[in-house]
Order: sequence, then structure tokens, then C-alpha cells
Amino acid sequence: MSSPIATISRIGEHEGQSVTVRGWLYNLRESGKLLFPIFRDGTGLIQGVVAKNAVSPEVFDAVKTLTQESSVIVEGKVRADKRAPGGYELDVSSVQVLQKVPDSDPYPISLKEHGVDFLMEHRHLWVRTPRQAAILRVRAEIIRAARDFFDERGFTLTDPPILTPAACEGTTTLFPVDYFEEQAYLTQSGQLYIEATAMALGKVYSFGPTFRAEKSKTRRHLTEFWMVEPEVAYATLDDMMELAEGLLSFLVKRCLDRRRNDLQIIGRDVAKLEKIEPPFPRISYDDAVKMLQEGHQTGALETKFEWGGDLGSPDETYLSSKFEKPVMVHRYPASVKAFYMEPDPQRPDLALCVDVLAPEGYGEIIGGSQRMASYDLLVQRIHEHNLPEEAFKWYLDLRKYGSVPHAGFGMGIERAVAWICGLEHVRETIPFPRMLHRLYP
RNA sequence: UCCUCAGUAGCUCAAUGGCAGAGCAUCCGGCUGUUAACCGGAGGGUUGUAGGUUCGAGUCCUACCUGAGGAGCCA
Repeated sequence: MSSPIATISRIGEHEGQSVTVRGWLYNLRESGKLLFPIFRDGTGLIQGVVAKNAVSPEVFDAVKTLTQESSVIVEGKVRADKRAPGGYELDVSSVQVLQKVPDSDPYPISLKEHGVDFLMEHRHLWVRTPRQAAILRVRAEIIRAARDFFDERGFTLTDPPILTPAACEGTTTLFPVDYFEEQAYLTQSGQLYIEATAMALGKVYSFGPTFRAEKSKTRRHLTEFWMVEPEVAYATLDDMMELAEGLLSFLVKRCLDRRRNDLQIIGRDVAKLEKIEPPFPRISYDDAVKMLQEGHQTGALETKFEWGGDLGSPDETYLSSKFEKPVMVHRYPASVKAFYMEPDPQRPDLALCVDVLAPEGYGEIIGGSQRMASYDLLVQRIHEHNLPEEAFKWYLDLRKYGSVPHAGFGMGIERAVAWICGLEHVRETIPFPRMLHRLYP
């Protein structure tokens, strides 16, 4: 193979030249003495053409007997052709088969439809299909964009620990870990720790995995997922809402700019994404309750929503369906929210918090709040929630030594990817999803 | 934890209580422009597991296992 190695996504740069493509056989069609192998290299697909009278019998035979996903290095001349899916074809001159998938044990994932369980059981192979690869590229773009967003705004990345001594919020179920014969847990949020680094560096963020041992079985849940969490000293709830709408708009715009082709492969209606720009609608919890009660009267919602409760999944879906942009619901009753949230000075029964609900029924993708600044009130809340004060001693220190108003939020990467890609389920947004009843592969 | 649904060929699915079937994949043959190619042929089965009803169970009943969707909780 003497010709230069080409990348399929940029094969057009080599039009008229002989190139080497290193990849796998995606599919093979034949018509008599013509073979149409389609190769993939991780960046795209290109159709090869092999005519029996144009190559040696060895080359023709080698391609003719190729099986799906066999690894091959092929050499050929790039030619523009309107009949080809990518616009270019490869006139194959030679082929080197690295490993042929045996006839006796063919590649399990065919080009036909498959069931969810089968695909999940073969996730290590499923990621090779063009649609899954496109989703993973969009995920990578969203992660890169999120980091760019915060880096460009003067935030410092500070990584919180993954092994923690106690629950951060004391609400959800944690995965226990034996830590040298001491009980430890996998983190469910880095928030408490980045509150500490925010007091050191001003504007910080974390990006890392989080773990929830909840027995949730829905299209929105994973037991292991990734979160981006900014935390800002001297910031208020309003600052956070502005930051959140800025972040989401930035992520969407970046995907439209750089991953439009992948969104097309996935089948995303990008017209809906084009509308995502600031400002986002802001509604108070009180307003949300009114809307939900109207929804019940018109028959759109089964149960009547009473003031004081947390929003359920159908409630979130209903609210978000009323807007084309993400909607920010703020100031929930303090009783349904976490212990560390600052009360609204106008109405102390409310928490200065916000949930951002993505449109098209994707539900909550961001949750944030202004954090409690008062030492005494925080101690009181820790007791009210029956949390061990000893474990929060260091956290209380932050209120003892130069306490300031501060705020932050967390965005679930997988939910954001699911929304931007328009997916039915978050399990397709991460290479190897961890769910209830799913630890393999 | 609760509710609903589903387990039949490697995959996707059929089969009124009466002989276990099709498409795809694999193999063989045909076709010089195929687009999840097409046409002809071949091989491929402990119907999730264990019991029960029946002359006879993939089908009906009971329990269990596995998975999916939803609720609660959350990002």
C-alpha cells in the first residue's frame, strides 16, 4: 500500500488520486461481475467498486468473500459519483484482509432492525453503527463546548472527589464502597466540594461522573452519569438562570455549527434547535401550579396538582410542552428541595432554586440554586433533615470563615445529549450505559 | 418497591387448543450500477424455566426467571 492514507470524511480532498483506506467492511452488494463493498473507518462510509475484468482474480475473490465487519486495508482511486451515498466512490485496486469475520460466526448486528435488549447486550459492537457513532460524536462536542463555555468565562475546573464519606444531599440512595474497612460511597454530586473551591477561586466548575443507586427504570435514568456543575461566589439565583440559558444556547449552537451532519444522520429536526437562544421563559413555581391546574381542567393532566408538592414527570412534560425553548421554573417550596438552598427573603417558605425543563418532553436537564449562607440556619436545616452534623463539619466551616452568597447548578450531560439529539432514551448517549439490570458489557 | 406489557431459528416476527413457519443473516448458484439490492436453492428449533389442565399445549392455568415501558425519586 504505497498511496497516502485517507480519512473517509475528508475523502473528497483526494479526488482523482489513489489512496489507502483502513477500516472495516460495512456491507457488500454484488451484481454479477461487479462488487459494491461499503467501507467504514470511524469517520464515515464510502462505497467501493470492484469490476471483475479490472482487477486480478485474487483481489476480486478476496472482496467477494468478505464478511460484515471484517477488517481491511484497501487501496483505490477516488472518483466523484452522484450515484454514491457520500458523493465519492473508491475504484478498488488492491485489498489486504487483516481479519475475516468467520462464516461460522457472523457479525451479530445486521443492517436490519433489532430489539433493545439484543442491542444493549452487544453495546460493544452496537457503537460501530453510523447512528450510534454520530451520537457519540455529538456527546463529545457537547462536552468540549461545555468546557469551552466555562473556560472562556474565567471559570477554573476543580475536580471533586468520587469517593466520599457521606451523602451530599442525603436524599438519594448511594453505592457503598469498602474503603480500607471503612464505609465510603460513590459521589452523587460534586456540589458541596465545589462550593469549597468556589470560595478559593471565585468561579469554578466540575465535570465528572456521578452515581445514584435509585431503582429507576425510565428513559431518563442511568445509575452512572456525567454532570457539569458550575459554582460561583457572590452569585445569585438570577445570575444562575442567566448562566444556564447561556450555556444551553451555546451547546446547541455549537452542535448546529460543527455537528450538523451528525444530527442529520441521527434524524434530528434541527429547525427546533435553531430556536434555542436567550432569553428563556422564566416562570415561578406559583405560576407553574396555576398552569398545571388549568391543564387538569382541560383534561390534559390526570391528577390535580396541589400547591406544595414537587413536580412529577407528567407535570414537567406538560409544562415544557407549552414552550419552544427550555423553561426555567424557579422558587419551589423549600420543603420539597435540598437542605442547602437559600430561602427567598420575600417568602421564606420558598427556596431560591431553579429547574430547567427541556422542550419536547425531555424534562429536567438542569437543577440549581442559591446556597444557604447563614451558619446557624444551615445547622438547623441539617438537623431538620436528620443528617449527621459531624459529616458536614467541613461544609459548615465555609459559613464560618468568610461566608458569602453563592450559587450554582448541575447539568446532566446525558439528558442534554438526549434532548439535542432528539433521542428516545438516555442509554444511547453514553458509550456504555449503567442502568438498573444492566452492568454488561 | 408498585403498575402494565413481552419472552418461538443468530436477528425481527408469524402460527383459531390439532404436522414448527416467513423475512434477514450464513452457505451454494444467477445477474456489469447495486442503494437495508434482487432472483433460485440449502442448512438452521429443548417455543425463557418448573409444574398443572387436556386425547392433544407455542397457545389455557399457577409459580418463578429475564427484559421493556411507566410511577415514585432525581440530572
